[in-house]
Amino acid sequence: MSSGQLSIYNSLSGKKEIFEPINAPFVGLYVCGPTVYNEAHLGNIRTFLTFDIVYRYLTHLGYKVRYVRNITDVGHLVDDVDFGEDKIEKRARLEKIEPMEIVQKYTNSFHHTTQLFNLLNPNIEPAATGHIIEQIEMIQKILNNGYAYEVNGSVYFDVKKYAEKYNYGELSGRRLDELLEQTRENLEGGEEKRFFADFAIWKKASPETIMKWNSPWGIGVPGWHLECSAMSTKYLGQKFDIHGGGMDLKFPHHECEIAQSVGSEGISPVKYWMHGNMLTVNGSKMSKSLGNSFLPMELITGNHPLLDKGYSPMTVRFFFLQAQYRSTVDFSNEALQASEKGLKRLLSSIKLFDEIKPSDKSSFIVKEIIEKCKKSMNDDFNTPITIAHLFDGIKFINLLKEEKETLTSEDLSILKNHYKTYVFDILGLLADEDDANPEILSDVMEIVISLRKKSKENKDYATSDFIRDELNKVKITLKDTKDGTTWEVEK
RNA sequence: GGUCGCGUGGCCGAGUGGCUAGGCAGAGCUCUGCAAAAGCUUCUACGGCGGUUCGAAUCCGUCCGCGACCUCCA
Repeated sequence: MSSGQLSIYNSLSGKKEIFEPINAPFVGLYVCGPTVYNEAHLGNIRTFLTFDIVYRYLTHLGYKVRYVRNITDVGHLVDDVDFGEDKIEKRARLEKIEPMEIVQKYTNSFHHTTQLFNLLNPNIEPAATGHIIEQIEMIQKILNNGYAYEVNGSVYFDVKKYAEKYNYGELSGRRLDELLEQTRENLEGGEEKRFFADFAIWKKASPETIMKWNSPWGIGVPGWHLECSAMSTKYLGQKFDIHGGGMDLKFPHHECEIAQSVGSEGISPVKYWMHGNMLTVNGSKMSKSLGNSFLPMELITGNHPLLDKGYSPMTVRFFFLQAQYRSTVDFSNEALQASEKGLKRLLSSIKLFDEIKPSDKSSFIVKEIIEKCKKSMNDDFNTPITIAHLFDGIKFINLLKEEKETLTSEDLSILKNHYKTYVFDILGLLADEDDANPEILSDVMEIVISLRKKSKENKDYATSDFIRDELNKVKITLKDTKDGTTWEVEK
């Protein structure tokens, strides 16, 4: 069986394509990062997890990946571009602090969250405010090429002009003539735009605006879509391999990014566009406006009206990975509980490796499991299938422990290595979050367990049951196995 | 209204034109003084109606239901 080559579903073509880097072994990966005006919720985390897997797997395959994920700290407007207010400034006004304090506060919070979910840090994490010069230069290029116009201190991208030569809408499957039907209702008084689909790439700042910069067109702020184009070009070049983000960024954000890059550099910037699907709650997209979003801490503590109990970050990570990134995932207590148990089973089987005795021959073919995992990951990062294969293998691991299956020491170490690589390195799960029991407790438990063993040997079951019941009351569970008694603290 | 996607067993969630997804729950068994835990085994399925085909849950049409995007969104 061949595990084949990596193929990736490319949103641009709508098909799975064999992944061939532009300049192997180097791979450029750009992901649209958070806008740091409030806390990231679980839906945001799902998208970043998707690309965490992409980054981990590409690295596993031996590629030298440069992973760039930006921080949007300016230029993201609330409501309509022409009349809106910057999200960060709005939040700053609400919290009565400097915009850059908001940016710092929620950037810190975001980093804390990514650590919690074991998301690897990008190689470069550029901030929009640190790249104003690059953005101004890009605007200038677009103007020079005739794909933008200046009105009253603002600069707009000229979509109509662009569409004469290029295909605006190629990514999102939109057609300009269909968009045109909506023109009348969208063109209301006071518009500076010539055409409703035009978008601001530089926006004149009002006197009250705190974060603003000088430019050839006066004092203002860069447009939201522009930062990703400017920063991806700077760090990954005019054309790079993979650009990722949530499905909801496909239009207009990513469509505009293509237009800006083509309008300035003359080159379509991305070879493979990847879009992660939405996290839903009771069938609707998780969003703050619907009041159905979970913040990381609400999830962990279970302190949320829609949650029965708290779940660990690794349970959530595993839960997300049990669905393919291009499908929506519905968030529910039942599903989370199933994942919690499944993950526990997976991890406890991996722990058995150290207790398995090698044999002089192997009763099953280790390579088959390994090849299946490769094949499913190569199929557009299909983590649910990969996990299914890992569960199939767990059956063997458990039987090895019971000596109903056998492996040579060589095969055993290959299998063990495979599980460690896939579960910890590629899927990015963490073994134990609660291995923090103080040593003294272990020593005491050893004494208690030996006392109970003695009473059992004397058939003094009243005493042995008393010990077990009392321990239960303080949330310590005893488990009698063939090889003795183990214990664990209930979370 | 336009564009796109989805509808799978009690729940979650993959996939394929004919050959076991997997997890959780349920059932049986093993282990056990009892219990718990764990392990092994195992049942229930592809929204309705047409069509293509030797054969479709998988392809096509249609209907029903649901969702996302259409300048706030990961």
